[in-house]
Amino acid sequence: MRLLVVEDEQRLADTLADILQNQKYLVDVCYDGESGLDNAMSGIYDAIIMDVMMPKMNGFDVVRSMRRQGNATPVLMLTARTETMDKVTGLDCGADYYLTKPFEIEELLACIRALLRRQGEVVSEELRFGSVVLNLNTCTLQCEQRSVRLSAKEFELMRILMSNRENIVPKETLLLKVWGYESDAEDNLVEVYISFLRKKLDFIKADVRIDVVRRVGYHLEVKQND
Amino acid sequence: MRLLVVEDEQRLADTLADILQNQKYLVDVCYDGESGLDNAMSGIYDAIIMDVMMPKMNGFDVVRSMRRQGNATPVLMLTARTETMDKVTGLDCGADYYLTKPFEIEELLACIRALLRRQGEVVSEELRFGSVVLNLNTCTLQCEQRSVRLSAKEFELMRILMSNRENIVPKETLLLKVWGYESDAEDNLVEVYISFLRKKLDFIKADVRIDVVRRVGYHLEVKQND
DNA sequence: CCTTTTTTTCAGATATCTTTAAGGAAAAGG
DNA sequence: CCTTTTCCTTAAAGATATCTGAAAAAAAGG
Repeated sequence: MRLLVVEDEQRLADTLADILQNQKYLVDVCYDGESGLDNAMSGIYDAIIMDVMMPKMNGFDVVRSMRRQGNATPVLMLTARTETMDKVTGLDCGADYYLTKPFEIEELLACIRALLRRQGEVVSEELRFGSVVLNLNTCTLQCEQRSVRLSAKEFELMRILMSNRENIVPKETLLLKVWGYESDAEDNLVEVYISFLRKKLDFIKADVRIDVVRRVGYHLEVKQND
Repeated sequence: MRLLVVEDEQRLADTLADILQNQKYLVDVCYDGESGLDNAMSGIYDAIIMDVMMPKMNGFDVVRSMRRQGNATPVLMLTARTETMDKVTGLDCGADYYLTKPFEIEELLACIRALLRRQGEVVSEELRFGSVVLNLNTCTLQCEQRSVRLSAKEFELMRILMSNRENIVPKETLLLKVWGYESDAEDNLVEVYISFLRKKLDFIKADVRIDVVRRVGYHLEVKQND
């Protein structure tokens, strides 16, 4: 789950990033509107937390521009401005939630969960597919008998595959969402990690396999006969 | 756009309904949680505005029940309870927005617009002809019983044929569209791939065949008798 | 600083897809 | 009926994509 924080007050931005990382989100941070827009447009984020008042370009303009360019990533607007007109402007620009500072961290986290949930992303303790359970807290993959720990990258990859059920996930998407769009990782890296995951699925005797669709991507499938 | 208002305070409920109707929404009203749940489950609403404290069944329980039964209609929770824990509870129950009374009507309207905006996505794209379905995401050709995967070139060819329905597509057109301008591919390549496709259509027992029109091209046709 | 784990790179092996080529079948035209 | 043209099918060669083991590099954990 990858989030983008766009906030010019550096201390707040870093604190937020910290808290979110503790919740097992992957977090990128931008300190001004312009680079915020650039990052947002990459399309790899599951949600964006954005301040309104920022140098270069304010939050309203960023969201408006995103939407005009067809980007639909959920945006939570975070601001000290409590005027009703500000809220209306924010929401009508294309923001999905408007939260006024000061806010409690628990509330922010709940809002983020709500936004992610509406995206179709499941927000719960675990993901299931076939006989396989991916525990989101412990990063553990388990079947009836055995279980095995996943590394950070393995975990993210598996989470994306599992939350897409049997839908095919393009290799490019995996690369962007797991390694980020600034990374210069190559396709083969995805292949290597798919190979790691297959080995672990095998080890726990899962009834699920990762199937490849040439030139497109990967998806999960319940094995027919064991 | 059809909205449901669930609010036990009759005066407020009716006022809300009035205002919303002035915004050209179609509005239904319920005065308690139980009938609210019944109505919500009909699935005909584009969004629901719901109070928390109500007789018979509170708003939290209504939303929780809706979500558990698979209903995903966006819910805006409207309440006097300002405690952070209440907000967290509401959002985690499955509400999409939490607004505390008193609120300005403009803000409510903006929230509703935000909720409605984020609708109707995720359409599994496919083409149909006869009993055959070409899934554009998975590059898969399927009939009732079986399905088979197509390679990149097979897929492109089939996609063109299917989007032209029974119209004849010149062989030259296929060559250009699938293999491109620069390619020096020859007619025979098209023939070879048509042959591959026929074999796969056969394999899935399709009621569709690729018919040749000599010296012109190919087109799809539903078989008369099987 | 050293050990362990994780991430990344590389290269050969394998699998799948694409193209070529050749012989036969079917239609068209005389 | 014979010739020519067009199309069909198959086998095999050529081109690409993916898989995987091994090892280097980087990060995490004492």
